[in-house]
Amino acid sequence: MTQQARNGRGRGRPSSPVLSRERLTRAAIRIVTEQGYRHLTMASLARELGVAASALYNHVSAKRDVLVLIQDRINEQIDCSAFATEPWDQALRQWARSYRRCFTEHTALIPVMAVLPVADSPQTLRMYERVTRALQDAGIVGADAVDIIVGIEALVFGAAYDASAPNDIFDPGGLEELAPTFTRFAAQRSADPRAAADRAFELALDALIVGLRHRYAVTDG
Amino acid sequence: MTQQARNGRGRGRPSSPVLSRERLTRAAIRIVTEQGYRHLTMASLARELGVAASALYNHVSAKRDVLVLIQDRINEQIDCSAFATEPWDQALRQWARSYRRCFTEHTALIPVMAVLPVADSPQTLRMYERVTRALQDAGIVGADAVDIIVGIEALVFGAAYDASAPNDIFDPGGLEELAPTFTRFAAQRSADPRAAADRAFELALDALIVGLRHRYAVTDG
DNA sequence: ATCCGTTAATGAATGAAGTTCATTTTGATG
DNA sequence: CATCAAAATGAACTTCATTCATTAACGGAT
Repeated sequence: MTQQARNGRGRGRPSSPVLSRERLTRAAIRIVTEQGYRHLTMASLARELGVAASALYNHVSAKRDVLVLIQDRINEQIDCSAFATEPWDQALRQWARSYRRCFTEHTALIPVMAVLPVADSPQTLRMYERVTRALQDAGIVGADAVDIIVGIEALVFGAAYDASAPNDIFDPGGLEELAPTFTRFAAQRSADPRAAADRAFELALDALIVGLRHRYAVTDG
Repeated sequence: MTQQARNGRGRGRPSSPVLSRERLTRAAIRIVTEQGYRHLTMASLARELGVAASALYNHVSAKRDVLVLIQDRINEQIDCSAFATEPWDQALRQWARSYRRCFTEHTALIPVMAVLPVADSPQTLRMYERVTRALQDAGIVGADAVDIIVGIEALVFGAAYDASAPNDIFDPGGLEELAPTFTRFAAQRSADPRAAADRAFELALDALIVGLRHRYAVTDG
């Protein structure tokens, strides 16, 4: 009851700012993790902060900005530690896994990130630098290094969608006769949709890494 | 002036239905290709068809249905012909290229498709069957065949986003010192963002296919 | 101390979009 | 000929994001 409470419902500037980009970001993430992106509205965010919706616009210029703030915070949680200890191919693998794990709960951010200049996202940039350095150490330099990052990210984003798909996604309904073989094979996947998605991701990631290792095979020395 | 025109602006049922899922789909695609997804609203779609927005709900139950209709129509355009002539790995490659080409202009559909049961999309199912059969012929059966499709799709969707990204996506702005190596390498990519995205996709796709060929190498016989 | 400018809130209003509903017309059916 | 079901209408509703004029408090300058 020291600072905030004294500006009851009065108008005008409170004794000490109720809002900040920091608190805004935390509240947004709280809503998103507890209730999902469908419930993240400017109104609900304002309510969570005990403030009018219009007040948010003193700190962000649009809802998109809120999503960008969330995105950068999520990116912070991606585990890049393997680049310090593992060989580049193993490190890429662990990075991709962590990356995907972070974004399976945040697929709503993917369309935003896809068009988002990295300039708005310092954590993303920091991560890219880390990966790039590791590739450079492995002798992979120039556009190739960036292309590898972009390629793995593409797989990660696509696979993040898969992981959040419903379990009946491959149920052909009344159209089974259109795709009998596919239906039969699909039925042999794990009944748990998350496990099935994990398996597909691991298979593709492994193939991708094997292919990269093949292409950038070091003669060593 | 034979059939349609006679029901001027009168209310009630016209002589012959103005709408059908078919015409609705065509009009939606027309709007989307000429003006982009931002301009596809129920109101604009209705206007395009010379009809009230509420009339659309006699044929689709929500806007989402419109997107699903578009999606299935786009899927029809994906080129699967290589599966008839090429070895499985080459065919997969050409399929993936065509798939990505189709969806670069339709990234707005990706979040929809990701959660869309195939039961709502006969063309998708037909395509899956075609790919599955080819993999089966190559000795790849069961869950693995489906996982390969899922994995390639993931890469395709992610790469479709890349291809529609702005050209300044990797411009670090004022944060260059956060990622000097990455910035330097990124500057070595093609100045044309589409070409850069193409290159990254080709690199990842090639690695993925090489990895798959490695894993499912036939001893032949 | 007083004045004043900046910051950061408020609530009301706006506008876009999707969706619902009672109503109406009309071709087809018994 | 009466009735039904399909299909279109326009008005109303809801939910959001966003804008704007207004107001209050803090802090530095006179």
